[in-house]
Amino acid sequence: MTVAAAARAAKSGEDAGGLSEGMLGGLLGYRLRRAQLKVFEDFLASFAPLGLKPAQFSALVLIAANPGRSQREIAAALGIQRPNFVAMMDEFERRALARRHRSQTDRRSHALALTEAGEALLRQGRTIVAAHEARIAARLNETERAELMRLLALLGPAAAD
Amino acid sequence: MTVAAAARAAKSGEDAGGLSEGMLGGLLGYRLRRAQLKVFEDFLASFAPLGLKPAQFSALVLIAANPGRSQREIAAALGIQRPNFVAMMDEFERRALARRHRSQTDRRSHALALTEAGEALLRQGRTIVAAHEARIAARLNETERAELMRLLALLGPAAAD
DNA sequence: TATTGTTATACTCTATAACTATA
DNA sequence: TATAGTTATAGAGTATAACAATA
Repeated sequence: MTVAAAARAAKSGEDAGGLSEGMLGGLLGYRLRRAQLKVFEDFLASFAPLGLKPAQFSALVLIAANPGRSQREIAAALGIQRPNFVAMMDEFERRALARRHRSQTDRRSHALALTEAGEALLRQGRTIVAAHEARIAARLNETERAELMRLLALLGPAAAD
Repeated sequence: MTVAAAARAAKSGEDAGGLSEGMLGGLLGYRLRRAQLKVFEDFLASFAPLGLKPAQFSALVLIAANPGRSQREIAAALGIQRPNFVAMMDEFERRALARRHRSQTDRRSHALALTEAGEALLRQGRTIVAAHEARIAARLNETERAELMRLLALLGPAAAD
């Protein structure tokens, strides 16, 4: 569709197929969901060569930024249930991207750390994620991108007390 | 945590547990995902009394705004695979919220429409969703909310040609 | 031949209960 | 008693192939 047609459709609340969005277009939650699906789609394609999914990339970044932390701490920070993080760590160890070390102070917990291979993959990931971010924000200028980040941060985290 | 502590944590890239977010805090995709999880959480709690999940509410809104459209059309507009929309329509019919009518022009397709009960439930939904939206945007003023909607719309839909 | 709705199926994500070893 | 990691499992959500009816 042309830019003019898109503008007309947006104004009338219709999409490409001629369907009316009804009130959906005015809902933050709906727009958020649609935007997120689009972003994940691009992320998945971008990171397929590295064999990393969004949650795995987040986990590697977090382990790298917080070496020695436990599985519970990393999982909690990512909003992943502890049982579901076990399989992810298993795969990281299988691929030699991260290691579980027995904690010296509490033998129940595992001190996590990236391997050299993990650090190397993460360096590649940082390059790829930069291109990915540029692509998804292609229709935003730098001011708009910063403002979007700020507003999302206001929406996302728990309220300060 | 106090507002001052939160501000300090945000500046240093740390969360409530003292973990560094690393580069995650600077990624649109990450902020988008976290914000969306929070929004869905509130939506789920808000709509539990109506027995509606986000995808179901979206479907009811879309059917109401586009009566007579086919399952393929509604599903495509929502980004749902056609096979997966069958079970949703089955439940709508079981709960007498929507009906499948044989199309007069193409006997393969179903013309969808809400029942009176469906319209009534949707009216309740509109009230609830308004309160929900107000809650999730509580820390945004009206200008900020409008700007967030605009920026998300730029992110979400396919590029105009 | 192509399309609509459907069935069957599989794969991923997510959530919970319960076990073990440590504390 | 409580906690960290783990196992097992169950429920959503999502994706594809193939079939019957119809175009």
